Amino acid sequence: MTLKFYNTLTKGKEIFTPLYEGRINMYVCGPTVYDHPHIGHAKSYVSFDVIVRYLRYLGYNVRYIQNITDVGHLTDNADEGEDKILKRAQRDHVEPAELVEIYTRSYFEDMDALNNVRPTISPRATAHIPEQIELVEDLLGKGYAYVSNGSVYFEVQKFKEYGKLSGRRQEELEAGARVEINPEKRHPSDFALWKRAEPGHIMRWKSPWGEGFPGWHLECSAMSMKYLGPTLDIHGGGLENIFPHHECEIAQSEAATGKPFVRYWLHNNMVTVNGQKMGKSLGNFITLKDAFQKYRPLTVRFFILNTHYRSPLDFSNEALDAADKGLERLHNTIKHLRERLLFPKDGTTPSTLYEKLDNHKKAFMGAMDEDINTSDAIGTLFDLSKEVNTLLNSGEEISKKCLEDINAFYQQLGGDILGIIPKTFESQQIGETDVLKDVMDILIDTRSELRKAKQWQLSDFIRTKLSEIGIALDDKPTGTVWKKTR
RNA sequence: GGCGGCAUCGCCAAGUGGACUAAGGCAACGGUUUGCAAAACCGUCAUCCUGGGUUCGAAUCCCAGUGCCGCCUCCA
Repeated sequence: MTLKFYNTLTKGKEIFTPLYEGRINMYVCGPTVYDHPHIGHAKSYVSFDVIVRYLRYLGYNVRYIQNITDVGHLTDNADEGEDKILKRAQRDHVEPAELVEIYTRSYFEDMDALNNVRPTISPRATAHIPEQIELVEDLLGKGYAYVSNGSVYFEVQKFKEYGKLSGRRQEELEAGARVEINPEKRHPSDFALWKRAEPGHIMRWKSPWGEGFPGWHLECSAMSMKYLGPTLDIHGGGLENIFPHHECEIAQSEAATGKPFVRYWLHNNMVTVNGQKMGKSLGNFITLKDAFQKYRPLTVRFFILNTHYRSPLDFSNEALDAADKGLERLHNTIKHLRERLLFPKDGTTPSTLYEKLDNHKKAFMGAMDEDINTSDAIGTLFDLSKEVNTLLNSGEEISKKCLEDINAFYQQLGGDILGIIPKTFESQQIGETDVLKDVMDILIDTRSELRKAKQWQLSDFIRTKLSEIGIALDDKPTGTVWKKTR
């Protein structure tokens, strides 16, 4: 069993080996915090979260860095465009720092809800201005950059390998009609390392070239190398960042260090909504807070993982509904398992159990090893679920050890690695629902009496009415249980 | 204009040369169970966009066509 990743740099699957044994340096492009996170963020960060979880499960010590971009960058390398953070801050009459704080918190709130593990470090761009200036000075000193009217540009032609990630050649880029000619640049594809701040620009820092702010590719290079060293094992991000963002990161980093910047480039595909690209500038994005109104965060997570990270994901209510039901089925198995564990009895351990668990685990790991095929991996959990349900319904007493081992299996693969199985389910929690519980006990007892007396009309009436307010009754041989359905 | 990706059951989605007469989920249908339900289980349900080609063998490779999408401007 060997872990393989599809590497954008080599356009193929490669066996993964870390630079330093047992340790992995990983960086993922984080959000620009000027608005609430949307489902596109969810896909990206859930995908990389599972990669981190899996690497840790395999025993690696992973340092996982995800930046917080709290400097609004201009929309292109020229002087055109607007700064999203400044624009929002002005609109909402708040300090940029205030705005950024609001949305940084919002971001973590939603990522926590999705059950993503927090990055090891979440460095802020504004907290690393000196490092960024230092990198620019380094590049100037080595002749890869030039100062022009208070701004500093990277001279792309000096870096021969520019284009190796995105497959673009410099000659082709010249014709790129969409880049406006900026007279400050020697070449249209040169990109800004440092921008001169115009008089109205609030976010500005002192630099050797006057007051300004960093170019939008710079923070990732400066911060990743600060915390992870000159060569990263894994750099992740969205597909749309391959060019120009990641291409420029490579150029400025490798020009500065003379060493390979990233060994494995991983890119997740995009989210579409009803078949259409979802984008901030298109204004059709669905925020996670909206999505969570209708769907459980774990459903959103499960939905995302049901598709491979490099495949596009189309968000639709039908698909989410289907995912919700599927996840519910998986959860039911585990709920039943845990209910049984509350009152364990002496019983048998089926002779083939461990062989089966072992086979399922091999299938699961095999799927994960093939470039994190979560869809396939989830399939193996459903396969196991079928067998476990059969076992639980068999009417035989099952040993506590057996139940515990199956539970631990789900907890590891479905919980620790995929993060789609919670440690406890809501119905098993106590607290403010105590009164409801008492009322339900009374109702169920009453209904049981009715059923004993074969008063079907009344007992069905209770069940129907409860169903209408979102409480499902389930008459099992051992008694009636209830659960909330929404 | 340049670069790249995708097209698999009613829907979602794995599979990228032989164990595929194609995983898994949702829906549907038949059955078991149930007072009736629910849940669960068993069973049924695809030859892989079209046309060529390579190969002993292709969903999987190549060519052409059709359709959809992404990047080339901030975006996960």
